[in-house]
Amino acid sequence: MDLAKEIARFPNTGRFLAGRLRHDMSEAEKEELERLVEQTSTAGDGDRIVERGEQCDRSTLLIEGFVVRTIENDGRRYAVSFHVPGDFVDLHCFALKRLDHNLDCIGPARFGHVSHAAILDIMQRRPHLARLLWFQTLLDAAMHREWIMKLEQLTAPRRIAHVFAEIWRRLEMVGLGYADGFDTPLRQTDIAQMCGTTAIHANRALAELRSKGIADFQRGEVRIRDRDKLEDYADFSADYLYGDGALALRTIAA
Amino acid sequence: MDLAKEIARFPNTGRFLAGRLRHDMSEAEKEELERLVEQTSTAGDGDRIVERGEQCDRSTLLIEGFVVRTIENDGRRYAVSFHVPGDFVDLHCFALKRLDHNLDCIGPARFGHVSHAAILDIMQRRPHLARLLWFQTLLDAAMHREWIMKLEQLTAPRRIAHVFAEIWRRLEMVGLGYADGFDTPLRQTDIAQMCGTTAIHANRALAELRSKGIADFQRGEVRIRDRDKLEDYADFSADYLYGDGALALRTIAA
DNA sequence: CGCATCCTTGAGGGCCATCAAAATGCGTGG
DNA sequence: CCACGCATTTTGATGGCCCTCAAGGATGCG
Repeated sequence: MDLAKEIARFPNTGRFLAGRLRHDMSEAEKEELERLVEQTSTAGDGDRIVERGEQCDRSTLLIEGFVVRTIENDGRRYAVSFHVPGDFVDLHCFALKRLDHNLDCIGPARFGHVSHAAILDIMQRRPHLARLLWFQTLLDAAMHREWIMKLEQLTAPRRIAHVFAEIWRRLEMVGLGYADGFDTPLRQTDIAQMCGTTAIHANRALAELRSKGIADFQRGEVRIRDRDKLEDYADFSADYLYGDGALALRTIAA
Repeated sequence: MDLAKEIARFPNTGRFLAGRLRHDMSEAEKEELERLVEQTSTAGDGDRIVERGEQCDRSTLLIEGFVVRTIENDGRRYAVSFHVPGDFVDLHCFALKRLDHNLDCIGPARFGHVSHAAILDIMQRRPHLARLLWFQTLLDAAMHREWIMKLEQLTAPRRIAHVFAEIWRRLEMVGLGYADGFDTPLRQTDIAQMCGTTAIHANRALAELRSKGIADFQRGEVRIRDRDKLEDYADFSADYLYGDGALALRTIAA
Protein backbone atom coordinates (compact mmCIF):
# COMPACT_ATOMS: atom_id res chain seq x y z
CA MET A 1 0.00 0.00 0.00
CA ASP A 2 1.46 3.32 -1.07
CA LEU A 3 0.85 5.74 1.77
CA ALA A 4 1.27 8.89 -0.34
CA LYS A 5 -1.41 7.62 -2.70
CA GLU A 6 -3.71 6.81 0.20
CA ILE A 7 -3.37 10.32 1.54
CA ALA A 8 -4.02 11.79 -1.89
CA ARG A 9 -7.17 9.72 -2.25
CA PHE A 10 -8.35 10.21 1.33
CA PRO A 11 -7.05 13.60 2.39
CA ASN A 12 -8.74 13.55 5.80
CA THR A 13 -8.49 9.92 6.81
CA GLY A 14 -5.65 8.52 4.70
CA ARG A 15 -3.39 8.12 7.74
CA PHE A 16 -5.98 6.37 9.92
CA LEU A 17 -4.40 3.11 11.21
CA ALA A 18 -1.62 3.44 8.60
CA GLY A 19 1.11 0.96 9.46
CA ARG A 20 -1.38 -0.91 11.60
CA LEU A 21 -4.62 -2.40 10.35
CA ARG A 22 -5.28 -0.05 7.46
CA HIS A 23 -4.43 -2.84 5.04
CA ASP A 24 -7.41 -4.70 6.48
CA MET A 25 -9.85 -1.96 5.40
CA SER A 26 -11.88 -2.44 2.24
CA GLU A 27 -12.26 0.30 -0.36
CA ALA A 28 -15.86 0.75 0.71
CA GLU A 29 -14.84 1.16 4.34
CA LYS A 30 -12.18 3.73 3.47
CA GLU A 31 -14.68 5.73 1.49
CA GLU A 32 -17.25 5.47 4.22
CA LEU A 33 -14.76 6.67 6.81
CA GLU A 34 -13.70 9.61 4.67
CA ARG A 35 -17.34 10.61 4.29
CA LEU A 36 -17.80 10.50 8.06
CA VAL A 37 -15.71 13.64 8.38
CA GLU A 38 -18.44 16.24 8.14
CA GLN A 39 -16.31 19.22 8.90
CA THR A 40 -12.71 20.25 9.43
CA SER A 41 -11.13 22.95 11.56
CA THR A 42 -7.75 24.36 12.48
CA ALA A 43 -6.18 25.41 15.77
CA GLY A 44 -2.97 27.00 16.98
CA ASP A 45 -0.24 26.29 19.51
CA GLY A 46 -1.63 25.88 23.01
CA ASP A 47 -5.27 25.79 21.95
CA ARG A 48 -7.47 23.45 23.91
CA ILE A 49 -9.57 21.24 21.65
CA VAL A 50 -11.52 19.43 24.33
CA GLU A 51 -11.75 20.30 28.01
CA ARG A 52 -12.08 17.79 30.81
CA GLY A 53 -15.70 17.24 31.79
CA GLU A 54 -17.37 18.92 28.84
CA GLN A 55 -20.01 16.82 27.18
CA CYS A 56 -19.39 16.00 23.55
CA ASP A 57 -21.45 14.47 20.78
CA ARG A 58 -18.74 14.20 18.17
CA SER A 59 -15.19 12.88 17.98
CA THR A 60 -12.07 14.43 16.55
CA LEU A 61 -9.56 13.07 14.09
CA LEU A 62 -6.12 14.68 14.03
CA ILE A 63 -5.25 15.33 10.39
CA GLU A 64 -2.13 17.44 10.82
CA GLY A 65 -0.10 18.49 13.85
CA PHE A 66 0.55 17.29 17.39
CA VAL A 67 -1.83 16.93 20.32
CA VAL A 68 -1.19 16.05 23.96
CA ARG A 69 -3.64 14.75 26.53
CA THR A 70 -3.18 16.59 29.77
CA ILE A 71 -4.55 16.55 33.29
CA GLU A 72 -4.21 19.64 35.43
CA ASN A 73 -3.62 19.64 39.14
CA ASP A 74 -2.69 22.49 41.45
CA GLY A 75 -2.03 24.62 38.39
CA ARG A 76 0.54 22.17 37.06
CA ARG A 77 0.02 20.34 33.83
CA TYR A 78 0.76 16.65 33.38
CA ALA A 79 0.82 15.01 29.98
CA VAL A 80 -0.54 11.46 29.86
CA SER A 81 -0.23 10.76 26.14
CA PHE A 82 0.28 12.40 22.77
CA HIS A 83 -1.03 12.03 19.25
CA VAL A 84 0.23 12.18 15.71
CA PRO A 85 -1.69 12.70 12.46
CA GLY A 86 -4.11 9.89 11.66
CA ASP A 87 -5.12 9.37 15.30
CA PHE A 88 -8.69 9.71 16.47
CA VAL A 89 -7.78 11.76 19.52
CA ASP A 90 -11.05 11.45 21.41
CA LEU A 91 -12.85 8.50 19.93
CA HIS A 92 -13.30 7.15 23.48
CA CYS A 93 -15.58 10.11 24.04
CA PHE A 94 -18.12 8.16 21.99
CA ALA A 95 -18.68 5.81 24.93
CA LEU A 96 -17.48 7.97 27.82
CA LYS A 97 -19.39 11.09 26.82
CA ARG A 98 -17.23 13.26 29.09
CA LEU A 99 -13.47 13.02 29.06
CA ASP A 100 -11.31 12.77 32.13
CA HIS A 101 -8.59 14.92 30.54
CA ASN A 102 -7.94 17.84 28.19
CA LEU A 103 -6.74 17.77 24.61
CA ASP A 104 -4.20 20.51 23.84
CA CYS A 105 -2.45 21.43 20.60
CA ILE A 106 1.31 21.70 20.43
CA GLY A 107 1.94 23.82 17.39
CA PRO A 108 -0.66 24.40 14.65
CA ALA A 109 -3.03 21.55 13.87
CA ARG A 110 -5.91 20.55 11.62
CA PHE A 111 -8.85 18.38 12.64
CA GLY A 112 -11.75 16.45 11.20
CA HIS A 113 -15.00 16.02 13.10
CA VAL A 114 -17.23 12.95 13.15
CA SER A 115 -20.60 12.90 14.88
CA HIS A 116 -21.37 10.15 17.37
CA ALA A 117 -24.64 9.49 15.60
CA ALA A 118 -22.65 8.55 12.51
CA ILE A 119 -20.42 6.22 14.52
CA LEU A 120 -23.46 4.55 16.02
CA ASP A 121 -24.75 3.97 12.53
CA ILE A 122 -21.42 2.44 11.54
CA MET A 123 -21.57 0.07 14.49
CA GLN A 124 -24.76 -1.43 13.18
CA ARG A 125 -24.12 -1.33 9.45
CA ARG A 126 -20.38 -2.03 9.39
CA PRO A 127 -19.29 -4.12 12.35
CA HIS A 128 -15.82 -4.69 10.90
CA LEU A 129 -15.13 -0.99 10.62
CA ALA A 130 -16.58 -0.50 14.11
CA ARG A 131 -14.20 -3.07 15.43
CA LEU A 132 -11.30 -1.18 13.86
CA LEU A 133 -12.46 1.95 15.65
CA TRP A 134 -12.60 0.03 18.90
CA PHE A 135 -9.12 -1.29 18.13
CA GLN A 136 -7.79 2.24 17.88
CA THR A 137 -9.09 3.16 21.33
CA LEU A 138 -7.41 0.04 22.73
CA LEU A 139 -4.12 1.03 21.13
CA ASP A 140 -4.24 4.12 23.30
CA ALA A 141 -4.63 1.94 26.36
CA ALA A 142 -1.68 -0.23 25.31
CA MET A 143 0.45 2.88 24.96
CA HIS A 144 -0.71 4.06 28.38
CA ARG A 145 0.45 0.79 29.88
CA GLU A 146 3.86 1.15 28.31
CA TRP A 147 4.11 4.67 29.72
CA ILE A 148 3.22 3.38 33.18
CA MET A 149 6.02 0.84 32.97
CA LYS A 150 8.37 3.47 31.58
CA LEU A 151 7.63 5.75 34.53
CA GLU A 152 7.96 2.94 37.05
CA GLN A 153 11.24 1.76 35.69
CA LEU A 154 13.41 4.25 33.83
CA THR A 155 15.55 7.24 34.76
CA ALA A 156 14.80 10.60 33.18
CA PRO A 157 17.24 10.32 30.24
CA ARG A 158 15.94 6.86 29.43
CA ARG A 159 12.34 8.01 29.63
CA ILE A 160 13.08 10.75 27.15
CA ALA A 161 14.84 8.29 24.88
CA HIS A 162 11.76 6.07 25.13
CA VAL A 163 9.45 8.92 24.18
CA PHE A 164 11.69 9.75 21.22
CA ALA A 165 11.70 6.13 20.07
CA GLU A 166 7.91 5.99 20.28
CA ILE A 167 7.33 9.27 18.47
CA TRP A 168 9.75 8.32 15.74
CA ARG A 169 8.07 4.95 15.12
CA ARG A 170 4.60 6.43 15.16
CA LEU A 171 5.53 9.21 12.76
CA GLU A 172 7.10 6.67 10.44
CA MET A 173 3.92 4.62 10.40
CA VAL A 174 2.01 7.63 9.07
CA GLY A 175 4.74 8.68 6.66
CA LEU A 176 6.14 11.58 8.66
CA GLY A 177 9.45 10.21 9.91
CA TYR A 178 12.91 10.63 8.36
CA ALA A 179 15.72 8.14 8.06
CA ASP A 180 17.73 10.04 10.66
CA GLY A 181 15.03 11.26 13.03
CA PHE A 182 11.93 13.46 13.06
CA ASP A 183 10.68 16.98 13.57
CA THR A 184 8.25 17.98 16.28
CA PRO A 185 6.81 21.17 17.75
CA LEU A 186 7.47 19.82 21.26
CA ARG A 187 9.45 22.05 23.61
CA GLN A 188 11.64 20.83 26.43
CA THR A 189 8.82 21.74 28.83
CA ASP A 190 6.45 19.43 26.97
CA ILE A 191 8.93 16.59 26.99
CA ALA A 192 9.38 17.07 30.74
CA GLN A 193 5.62 16.91 31.26
CA MET A 194 5.44 13.66 29.30
CA CYS A 195 8.24 12.13 31.34
CA GLY A 196 7.20 13.16 34.83
CA THR A 197 10.17 15.40 35.43
CA THR A 198 10.97 19.11 35.49
CA ALA A 199 12.00 21.19 32.49
CA ILE A 200 15.36 21.83 34.13
CA HIS A 201 16.12 18.19 34.64
CA ALA A 202 14.83 17.35 31.17
CA ASN A 203 17.34 19.83 29.83
CA ARG A 204 20.20 18.07 31.60
CA ALA A 205 18.91 14.69 30.47
CA LEU A 206 18.79 15.92 26.86
CA ALA A 207 22.37 17.12 27.20
CA GLU A 208 23.32 13.65 28.36
CA LEU A 209 21.59 12.01 25.39
CA ARG A 210 23.49 14.40 23.14
CA SER A 211 26.87 13.73 24.72
CA LYS A 212 26.30 9.98 24.58
CA GLY A 213 25.44 10.19 20.88
CA ILE A 214 22.00 8.72 21.43
CA ALA A 215 19.76 11.56 20.28
CA ASP A 216 20.28 15.19 19.45
CA PHE A 217 17.31 17.42 20.22
CA GLN A 218 17.63 21.00 18.99
CA ARG A 219 14.51 23.15 18.96
CA GLY A 220 12.15 20.51 17.72
CA GLU A 221 14.55 18.74 15.42
CA VAL A 222 15.47 15.33 16.70
CA ARG A 223 18.38 13.61 15.00
CA ILE A 224 19.26 10.04 15.77
CA ARG A 225 22.26 8.29 14.28
CA ASP A 226 21.76 4.77 15.51
CA ARG A 227 18.25 3.47 16.09
CA ASP A 228 19.39 0.29 17.84
CA LYS A 229 21.48 2.32 20.23
CA LEU A 230 18.51 4.54 21.07
CA GLU A 231 16.10 1.67 21.52
CA ASP A 232 18.53 -0.37 23.57
CA TYR A 233 19.22 2.56 25.84
CA ALA A 234 15.50 3.25 26.30
CA ASP A 235 14.67 -0.43 26.71
CA PHE A 236 12.19 0.19 23.91
CA SER A 237 10.46 -2.52 21.96
CA ALA A 238 7.86 -1.41 19.42
CA ASP A 239 5.60 -4.43 19.96
CA TYR A 240 3.07 -2.51 22.00
CA LEU A 241 2.33 -0.23 19.03
CA TYR A 242 0.81 -3.26 17.26
CA GLY A 243 2.58 -2.40 14.01
CA ASP A 244 4.38 -5.40 12.59
CA GLY A 245 6.01 -6.82 15.71
CA ALA A 246 5.33 -9.90 17.79
CA LEU A 247 1.87 -8.76 18.83
CA ALA A 248 0.69 -7.68 15.38
CA LEU A 249 -2.42 -9.05 13.79
CA ARG A 250 -3.03 -9.14 10.07
CA THR A 251 -6.80 -9.10 9.96
CA ILE A 252 -9.66 -8.65 12.33
CA ALA A 253 -12.94 -10.49 12.23
CA ALA A 254 -16.38 -9.06 11.37
CA MET B 1 -30.76 -1.46 42.67
CA ASP B 2 -29.95 -3.95 45.41
CA LEU B 3 -26.50 -5.32 44.67
CA ALA B 4 -26.90 -8.45 46.81
CA LYS B 5 -30.04 -9.32 44.89
CA GLU B 6 -28.29 -8.73 41.57
CA ILE B 7 -25.49 -11.09 42.54
CA ALA B 8 -27.98 -13.73 43.67
CA ARG B 9 -29.81 -13.49 40.36
CA PHE B 10 -26.69 -13.26 38.21
CA PRO B 11 -23.99 -15.19 40.07
CA ASN B 12 -21.37 -14.78 37.36
CA THR B 13 -22.04 -11.30 36.04
CA GLY B 14 -23.97 -9.56 38.84
CA ARG B 15 -21.05 -7.24 39.59
CA PHE B 16 -20.40 -6.22 35.98
CA LEU B 17 -20.42 -2.40 35.85
CA ALA B 18 -22.02 -2.27 39.32
CA GLY B 19 -21.85 1.29 40.60
CA ARG B 20 -21.29 2.45 37.04
CA LEU B 21 -23.66 1.84 34.17
CA ARG B 22 -25.28 -1.37 35.38
CA HIS B 23 -28.47 0.57 36.10
CA ASP B 24 -28.61 1.25 32.37
CA MET B 25 -28.80 -2.45 31.50
CA SER B 26 -32.18 -3.98 30.70
CA GLU B 27 -33.31 -7.28 32.17
CA ALA B 28 -32.88 -8.90 28.80
CA GLU B 29 -29.32 -7.60 28.53
CA LYS B 30 -28.42 -8.85 32.00
CA GLU B 31 -29.75 -12.28 31.17
CA GLU B 32 -27.97 -12.33 27.85
CA LEU B 33 -24.69 -11.36 29.50
CA GLU B 34 -25.06 -14.06 32.15
CA ARG B 35 -25.66 -16.62 29.42
CA LEU B 36 -22.49 -15.51 27.63
CA VAL B 37 -20.41 -17.12 30.37
CA GLU B 38 -20.01 -20.58 28.92
CA GLN B 39 -17.60 -21.88 31.48
CA THR B 40 -15.98 -20.96 34.78
CA SER B 41 -12.61 -21.83 36.29
CA THR B 42 -10.52 -21.19 39.38
CA ALA B 43 -6.88 -20.33 39.94
CA GLY B 44 -4.49 -19.83 42.83
CA ASP B 45 -2.07 -17.20 44.08
CA GLY B 46 0.56 -16.33 41.47
CA ASP B 47 -1.12 -18.21 38.64
CA ARG B 48 -0.86 -16.60 35.24
CA ILE B 49 -4.23 -16.43 33.49
CA VAL B 50 -3.07 -14.91 30.22
CA GLU B 51 0.47 -14.53 28.99
CA ARG B 52 1.75 -11.67 26.87
CA GLY B 53 1.67 -12.50 23.18
CA GLU B 54 -0.48 -15.60 23.33
CA GLN B 55 -3.39 -15.56 20.91
CA CYS B 56 -6.81 -15.79 22.49
CA ASP B 57 -10.30 -16.31 21.18
CA ARG B 58 -12.20 -15.75 24.41
CA SER B 59 -12.26 -13.13 27.14
CA THR B 60 -12.21 -13.50 30.90
CA LEU B 61 -14.48 -12.06 33.54
CA LEU B 62 -13.16 -11.88 37.08
CA ILE B 63 -15.89 -13.23 39.37
CA GLU B 64 -13.96 -13.49 42.64
CA GLY B 65 -10.46 -12.47 43.68
CA PHE B 66 -7.76 -10.02 42.60
CA VAL B 67 -5.83 -9.82 39.35
CA VAL B 68 -2.91 -7.61 38.31
CA ARG B 69 -1.71 -6.79 34.84
CA THR B 70 2.04 -7.06 34.67
CA ILE B 71 4.83 -6.49 32.20
CA GLU B 72 8.14 -8.22 32.73
CA ASN B 73 11.50 -6.75 31.91
CA ASP B 74 14.97 -7.96 32.84
CA GLY B 75 13.36 -10.45 35.19
CA ARG B 76 11.62 -7.72 37.13
CA ARG B 77 7.87 -7.46 37.24
CA TYR B 78 5.99 -4.19 36.85
CA ALA B 79 2.29 -3.90 37.59
CA VAL B 80 0.37 -1.58 35.29
CA SER B 81 -3.16 -2.06 36.65
CA PHE B 82 -5.28 -4.31 38.83
CA HIS B 83 -8.78 -5.72 38.82
CA VAL B 84 -11.57 -6.44 41.25
CA PRO B 85 -14.56 -8.79 40.89
CA GLY B 86 -16.97 -7.77 38.14
CA ASP B 87 -14.20 -6.60 35.78
CA PHE B 88 -13.71 -8.09 32.34
CA VAL B 89 -9.97 -8.40 32.73
CA ASP B 90 -9.07 -8.97 29.09
CA LEU B 91 -12.02 -7.78 27.08
CA HIS B 92 -9.61 -5.71 24.98
CA CYS B 93 -8.25 -9.01 23.73
CA PHE B 94 -11.41 -9.18 21.62
CA ALA B 95 -9.98 -6.50 19.31
CA LEU B 96 -6.25 -6.83 20.02
CA LYS B 97 -6.11 -10.64 19.72
CA ARG B 98 -2.76 -10.74 21.51
CA LEU B 99 -2.17 -8.88 24.74
CA ASP B 100 0.84 -6.71 25.45
CA HIS B 101 0.93 -7.83 29.09
CA ASN B 102 0.29 -10.74 31.46
CA LEU B 103 -2.64 -11.31 33.79
CA ASP B 104 -1.60 -12.71 37.17
CA CYS B 105 -3.70 -13.75 40.16
CA ILE B 106 -2.99 -12.37 43.60
CA GLY B 107 -4.60 -14.86 45.94
CA PRO B 108 -7.24 -17.39 44.83
CA ALA B 109 -9.65 -16.30 42.09
CA ARG B 110 -12.61 -17.48 40.05
CA PHE B 111 -13.25 -16.63 36.41
CA GLY B 112 -15.94 -16.79 33.76
CA HIS B 113 -15.10 -17.25 30.10
CA VAL B 114 -16.83 -15.66 27.11
CA SER B 115 -15.99 -16.55 23.52
CA HIS B 116 -15.19 -13.78 21.06
CA ALA B 117 -17.66 -15.25 18.63
CA ALA B 118 -20.39 -14.60 21.18
CA ILE B 119 -19.24 -11.00 21.65
CA LEU B 120 -19.25 -10.46 17.92
CA ASP B 121 -22.80 -11.69 17.83
CA ILE B 122 -23.71 -9.26 20.63
CA MET B 123 -22.22 -6.38 18.65
CA GLN B 124 -24.65 -6.95 15.85
CA ARG B 125 -27.73 -7.97 17.78
CA ARG B 126 -27.38 -5.73 20.85
CA PRO B 127 -25.50 -2.55 20.06
CA HIS B 128 -26.37 -1.01 23.41
CA LEU B 129 -24.83 -3.89 25.32
CA ALA B 130 -21.85 -3.82 22.97
CA ARG B 131 -21.36 -0.18 23.76
CA LEU B 132 -21.35 -0.99 27.47
CA LEU B 133 -18.62 -3.54 26.82
CA TRP B 134 -16.65 -0.93 24.91
CA PHE B 135 -17.23 1.45 27.80
CA GLN B 136 -15.63 -0.98 30.22
CA THR B 137 -12.45 -1.21 28.13
CA LEU B 138 -12.29 2.59 28.08
CA LEU B 139 -12.63 2.70 31.85
CA ASP B 140 -9.38 0.77 31.99
CA ALA B 141 -7.74 3.41 29.83
CA ALA B 142 -9.04 6.18 32.09
CA MET B 143 -7.56 4.43 35.10
CA HIS B 144 -4.27 4.03 33.24
CA ARG B 145 -4.19 7.77 32.65
CA GLU B 146 -4.74 8.48 36.32
CA TRP B 147 -1.90 6.11 37.18
CA ILE B 148 0.38 7.92 34.74
CA MET B 149 -0.41 11.20 36.43
CA LYS B 150 0.01 9.61 39.85
CA LEU B 151 3.46 8.34 38.89
CA GLU B 152 4.47 11.64 37.35
CA GLN B 153 3.39 13.64 40.33
CA LEU B 154 3.28 11.93 43.72
CA THR B 155 5.85 10.71 46.24
CA ALA B 156 5.82 7.05 47.24
CA PRO B 157 3.59 7.41 50.33
CA ARG B 158 1.10 9.46 48.35
CA ARG B 159 1.09 6.95 45.51
CA ILE B 160 0.28 4.19 47.94
CA ALA B 161 -2.47 6.29 49.49
CA HIS B 162 -3.82 6.83 45.98
CA VAL B 163 -3.83 3.13 45.23
CA PHE B 164 -5.62 2.46 48.52
CA ALA B 165 -8.22 5.10 47.75
CA GLU B 166 -8.83 3.62 44.31
CA ILE B 167 -9.06 0.02 45.51
CA TRP B 168 -11.43 1.01 48.30
CA ARG B 169 -13.79 2.86 45.96
CA ARG B 170 -13.76 0.11 43.38
CA LEU B 171 -14.44 -2.58 45.96
CA GLU B 172 -17.29 -0.52 47.34
CA MET B 173 -18.85 -0.23 43.91
CA VAL B 174 -19.06 -4.02 43.69
CA GLY B 175 -20.18 -4.48 47.29
CA LEU B 176 -16.86 -5.62 48.75
CA GLY B 177 -15.74 -2.60 50.76
CA TYR B 178 -16.25 -1.93 54.46
CA ALA B 179 -17.04 1.30 56.23
CA ASP B 180 -13.54 1.45 57.67
CA GLY B 181 -11.46 0.00 54.84
CA PHE B 182 -11.06 -3.20 52.86
CA ASP B 183 -9.28 -6.53 52.73
CA THR B 184 -6.94 -7.56 49.95
CA PRO B 185 -4.50 -10.37 49.20
CA LEU B 186 -1.91 -7.79 48.10
CA ARG B 187 1.51 -8.00 49.74
CA GLN B 188 3.87 -5.10 50.24
CA THR B 189 5.83 -6.31 47.22
CA ASP B 190 2.72 -6.06 45.05
CA ILE B 191 1.96 -2.58 46.29
CA ALA B 192 5.53 -1.56 45.50
CA GLN B 193 5.18 -2.92 41.96
CA MET B 194 1.99 -0.94 41.45
CA CYS B 195 3.63 2.26 42.68
CA GLY B 196 6.93 2.06 40.85
CA THR B 197 9.04 1.72 43.98
CA THR B 198 10.88 -0.99 45.87
CA ALA B 199 9.40 -3.26 48.52
CA ILE B 200 11.75 -1.73 51.08
CA HIS B 201 10.73 1.80 50.37
CA ALA B 202 7.08 0.80 50.19
CA ASN B 203 7.48 -0.59 53.68
CA ARG B 204 8.79 2.73 54.97
CA ALA B 205 6.05 4.58 53.15
CA LEU B 206 3.42 2.34 54.72
CA ALA B 207 4.94 3.04 58.14
CA GLU B 208 4.59 6.74 57.42
CA LEU B 209 0.93 6.35 56.43
CA ARG B 210 0.39 4.48 59.67
CA SER B 211 2.12 7.05 61.84
CA LYS B 212 0.21 9.88 60.18
CA GLY B 213 -3.08 8.11 60.82
CA ILE B 214 -3.91 7.98 57.12
CA ALA B 215 -4.08 4.24 56.51
CA ASP B 216 -3.09 1.16 58.43
CA PHE B 217 -1.99 -1.77 56.29
CA GLN B 218 -1.42 -5.01 58.18
CA ARG B 219 -1.11 -8.21 56.17
CA GLY B 220 -3.81 -7.45 53.67
CA GLU B 221 -6.15 -5.66 56.03
CA VAL B 222 -6.36 -1.99 55.26
CA ARG B 223 -8.06 0.18 57.87
CA ILE B 224 -8.80 3.81 57.18
CA ARG B 225 -10.30 6.11 59.77
CA ASP B 226 -10.87 9.22 57.74
CA ARG B 227 -11.65 8.93 54.05
CA ASP B 228 -11.30 12.65 53.39
CA LYS B 229 -7.90 12.68 55.03
CA LEU B 230 -6.75 9.79 52.85
CA GLU B 231 -8.10 11.24 49.64
CA ASP B 232 -6.74 14.71 50.37
CA TYR B 233 -3.33 13.32 51.11
CA ALA B 234 -3.34 11.24 47.92
CA ASP B 235 -4.77 14.06 45.83
CA PHE B 236 -7.42 11.53 44.87
CA SER B 237 -10.67 12.39 43.17
CA ALA B 238 -12.89 9.48 42.17
CA ASP B 239 -14.20 11.18 39.02
CA TYR B 240 -12.04 9.12 36.69
CA LEU B 241 -13.77 5.93 37.84
CA TYR B 242 -16.94 7.21 36.16
CA GLY B 243 -19.06 6.22 39.15
CA ASP B 244 -21.31 9.05 40.26
CA GLY B 245 -18.87 11.99 40.10
CA ALA B 246 -18.55 14.93 37.77
CA LEU B 247 -17.82 12.79 34.74
CA ALA B 248 -20.59 10.27 35.28
CA LEU B 249 -23.18 9.50 32.69
CA ARG B 250 -26.60 8.09 33.45
CA THR B 251 -27.41 6.35 30.21
CA ILE B 252 -25.68 5.47 27.00
CA ALA B 253 -27.22 5.56 23.56
CA ALA B 254 -27.98 2.56 21.34
C1' DC C 1 16.61 47.03 19.42
C1' DG C 2 13.67 45.60 23.13
C1' DC C 3 10.97 41.98 24.78
C1' DA C 4 9.20 37.39 25.46
C1' DT C 5 10.04 32.73 25.27
C1' DC C 6 12.94 29.09 25.52
C1' DC C 7 17.17 27.00 26.80
C1' DT C 8 21.26 26.42 29.85
C1' DT C 9 24.13 26.27 34.06
C1' DG C 10 25.19 26.21 39.29
C1' DA C 11 24.49 24.88 44.22
C1' DG C 12 22.03 22.63 48.07
C1' DG C 13 18.98 19.30 49.83
C1' DG C 14 15.38 15.55 49.90
C1' DC C 15 13.47 11.28 48.20
C1' DC C 16 14.45 6.91 47.11
C1' DA C 17 17.53 2.73 45.38
C1' DT C 18 20.64 -0.48 46.96
C1' DC C 19 23.19 -3.58 49.94
C1' DA C 20 22.94 -5.91 54.27
C1' DA C 21 20.79 -8.04 58.04
C1' DA C 22 17.42 -8.90 61.57
C1' DA C 23 12.62 -9.70 63.22
C1' DT C 24 8.00 -11.31 62.66
C1' DG C 25 4.31 -14.33 61.32
C1' DC C 26 2.71 -18.78 59.59
C1' DG C 27 2.30 -23.54 58.22
C1' DT C 28 4.51 -28.12 58.63
C1' DG C 29 6.08 -31.87 60.85
C1' DG C 30 8.41 -34.01 64.59
C1' DC D 1 3.49 -28.24 71.95
C1' DC D 2 7.58 -26.86 70.21
C1' DA D 3 11.14 -26.73 66.48
C1' DC D 4 11.97 -25.54 62.04
C1' DG D 5 11.82 -23.41 57.43
C1' DC D 6 9.99 -20.05 54.59
C1' DA D 7 7.89 -15.86 53.08
C1' DT D 8 7.09 -11.43 54.47
C1' DT D 9 7.99 -7.38 56.97
C1' DT D 10 11.13 -4.23 59.32
C1' DT D 11 15.36 -1.52 60.29
C1' DG D 12 20.04 0.72 59.31
C1' DA D 13 23.54 3.04 56.40
C1' DT D 14 25.31 4.91 52.07
C1' DG D 15 25.01 7.06 47.76
C1' DG D 16 22.73 8.76 43.49
C1' DC D 17 18.96 10.82 40.97
C1' DC D 18 16.27 14.53 40.74
C1' DC D 19 13.69 18.74 42.77
C1' DT D 20 14.02 23.47 43.95
C1' DC D 21 15.62 28.15 43.96
C1' DA D 22 18.37 31.34 41.40
C1' DA D 23 20.41 33.51 37.58
C1' DG D 24 22.51 33.89 33.15
C1' DG D 25 22.51 33.01 27.82
C1' DA D 26 20.28 32.25 23.36
C1' DT D 27 16.72 32.78 19.89
C1' DG D 28 13.04 34.86 17.37
C1' DC D 29 9.61 38.42 16.66
C1' DG D 30 7.59 43.09 16.21
